[in-house]
Amino acid sequence: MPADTPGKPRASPRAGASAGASRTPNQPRSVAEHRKSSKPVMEKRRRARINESLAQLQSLLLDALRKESSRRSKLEKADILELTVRHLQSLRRVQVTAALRSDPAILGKYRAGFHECLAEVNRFLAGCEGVPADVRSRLLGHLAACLARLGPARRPLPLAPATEALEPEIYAGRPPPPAFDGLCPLPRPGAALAPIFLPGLALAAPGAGAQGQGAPWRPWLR
DNA sequence: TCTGGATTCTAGCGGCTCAA
DNA sequence: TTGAGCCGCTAGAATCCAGA
Repeated sequence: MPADTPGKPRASPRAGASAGASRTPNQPRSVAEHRKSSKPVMEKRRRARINESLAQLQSLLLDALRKESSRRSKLEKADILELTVRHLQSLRRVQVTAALRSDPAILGKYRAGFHECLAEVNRFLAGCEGVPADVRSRLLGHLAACLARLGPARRPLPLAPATEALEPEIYAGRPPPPAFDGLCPLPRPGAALAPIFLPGLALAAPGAGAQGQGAPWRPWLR
């Protein structure tokens, strides 16, 4: 039930200004009144759309996961959303695995693109005044560590002069890289931030267009 | 089986943002 | 300026579930 009791309407600065004015029965309703009366309907439709889509999502999920509807009488909305996220993540991994299988060079392209991005960040920071040196160093070190988790390059990549100093850290006995699954290799156990999704990675057609055949794959251009 | 607390869902509302 | 849409708050209804 609404928070308001019928006899005690909540004050509304905008609606109160005009709706409070007296009008004769034949006068058209004021804009504020019309708005006030139509809003609950709009909100109702909106909630209906949400629920309808959630219901469709649930049936699609149960179908995709081969789960009997009767196995669990009702999935909560939060469950539906969680299962959707997991299912999409698993689909993404399957796609990336297939892409890597069909074109093993794609990881190298991604790594080269990441490397170029790192160098560009370094160039940009070098031209930025007011960025503390330790902040710059930490940021570049973090990006370099991310690059390292992708695994070593098959052949040494040419480094921009300013990034050469980072290279020892890149290859300095880092733990094995996580599975390359189209997600930025940033997340650590317990990390609060969600992994950054790299759209279109799995869909990158080998050798297609300017980004094929050895060209570095640049996530930021997609 | 009943009951009471916990959890989840639903709906109305005000306030805010943003595009037209 | 205005209308549409989104979001958070609130409170009642519905459902679940453990314990008596």
